[in-house]
Amino acid sequence: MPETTGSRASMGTRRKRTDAQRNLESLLEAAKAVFMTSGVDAPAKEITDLAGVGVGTLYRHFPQRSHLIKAVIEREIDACADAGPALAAEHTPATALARWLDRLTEFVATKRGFAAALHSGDPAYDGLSAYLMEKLAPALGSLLDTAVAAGEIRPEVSPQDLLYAVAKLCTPLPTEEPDHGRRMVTLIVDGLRTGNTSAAPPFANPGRSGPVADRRE
Amino acid sequence: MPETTGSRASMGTRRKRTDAQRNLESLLEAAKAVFMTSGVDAPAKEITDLAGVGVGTLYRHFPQRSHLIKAVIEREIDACADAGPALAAEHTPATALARWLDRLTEFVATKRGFAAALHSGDPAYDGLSAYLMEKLAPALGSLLDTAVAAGEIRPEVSPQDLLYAVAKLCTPLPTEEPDHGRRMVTLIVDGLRTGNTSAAPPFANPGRSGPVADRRE
DNA sequence: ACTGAAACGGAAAGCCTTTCCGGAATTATA
DNA sequence: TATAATTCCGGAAAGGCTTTCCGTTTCAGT
Repeated sequence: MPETTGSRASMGTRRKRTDAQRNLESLLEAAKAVFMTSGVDAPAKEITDLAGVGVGTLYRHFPQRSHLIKAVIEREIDACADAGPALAAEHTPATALARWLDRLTEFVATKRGFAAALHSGDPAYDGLSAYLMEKLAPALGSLLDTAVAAGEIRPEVSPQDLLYAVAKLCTPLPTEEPDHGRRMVTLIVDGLRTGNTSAAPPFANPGRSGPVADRRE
Repeated sequence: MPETTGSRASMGTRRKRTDAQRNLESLLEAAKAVFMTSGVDAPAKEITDLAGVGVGTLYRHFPQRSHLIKAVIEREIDACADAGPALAAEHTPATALARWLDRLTEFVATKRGFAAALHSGDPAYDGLSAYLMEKLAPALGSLLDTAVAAGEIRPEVSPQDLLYAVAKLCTPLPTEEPDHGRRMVTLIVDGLRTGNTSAAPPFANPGRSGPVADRRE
């Protein structure tokens, strides 16, 4: 047959084998599941077994464990970013925003092992934080813009600041109750709603509020 | 009546062997050093070699690695708490407070592996956060009280809130420049100084630590 | 000094990770 | 469809680190 192509970009490049692609998919899926149940330090075999592949396959795709972890996290970040449009289509702008932040909160708060990885100082994770910002800021920005345009949300917060605040607030300190983060975020969102005229814009300035003293005694 | 002293608190209890005590000390010392240079995942042998003991000794004292890590952290916390009085003796109250927070900041910020451990979700570290509060809150409280009594610091912040704020602010996000935390803390302290009348009490607003419920008063 | 208990050290066992390569599976070509 | 050229797979084997185990050593108390 005539050159089915030439399409393969000049030549010499083959299409990636479909089984390889499939296996990689399986691995990411399995890793996500295992990380959830057994933590990011779970034995590799547990992952390969669940994925139905040999260990060799895992190590060919991800020579270091950090690569796998990174890939899984990036995947979740992508999923989070991609969730934006669907929410925007199904809800009013302000609600869509709230729902999306809910999803983000859950992501940050539940992935304890991931938070640990991020804080490990391992250079392997260096790009991750930036990746998160790059991917999520536009998604959040779009939701914010829509909500602002609809007059449902005040305009004074940037996507970056909001992301940053959510990330820090939701990173769980072992001691505090689990949904502390969620409550904080809800509070922010409510504060942003235009109906609410009571308080100063949150995070714009540290507005006063009650006496903090509370030296318990 | 093979009895005897009864001296050792009723009986049956022997004094802990001094070599054991010494070895334990060596291990903690060595672990601290090794964790610093090679991270908390450094091979056990590196630690035992530095401490001059056999591996068996390490595992007898700390059956799990997390036990060792926990012990080292608690030790550092103690050291931090103990540093209070000395600082108070050598500086004016406000300066002593600033210096102490400096020390705390450094502790939190430099111990990346420790932060990761804390966020790992491993139940082994469950008590640590509480331990930190218990030990450090009184130390900080004393410094605060002194400074307040001297009229050098405003009275409206509780040790708990301040500790909590420092801990969260200094836990480094990989992306931000390293001394971001330090700057934030400096800012807080400056804000607390009585000379400074410009701003509202910092961190009065969003951060509150515990169950914020208590709205009654 | 003597004795029994406590603690030691390091060899050995066990588990994981990581490498390696013969063979199977897939794509491209005819 | 058949064949050749690649790519990818799987799991055995190697290497390393952790954890156990037990004979020996050291210490507290008489």
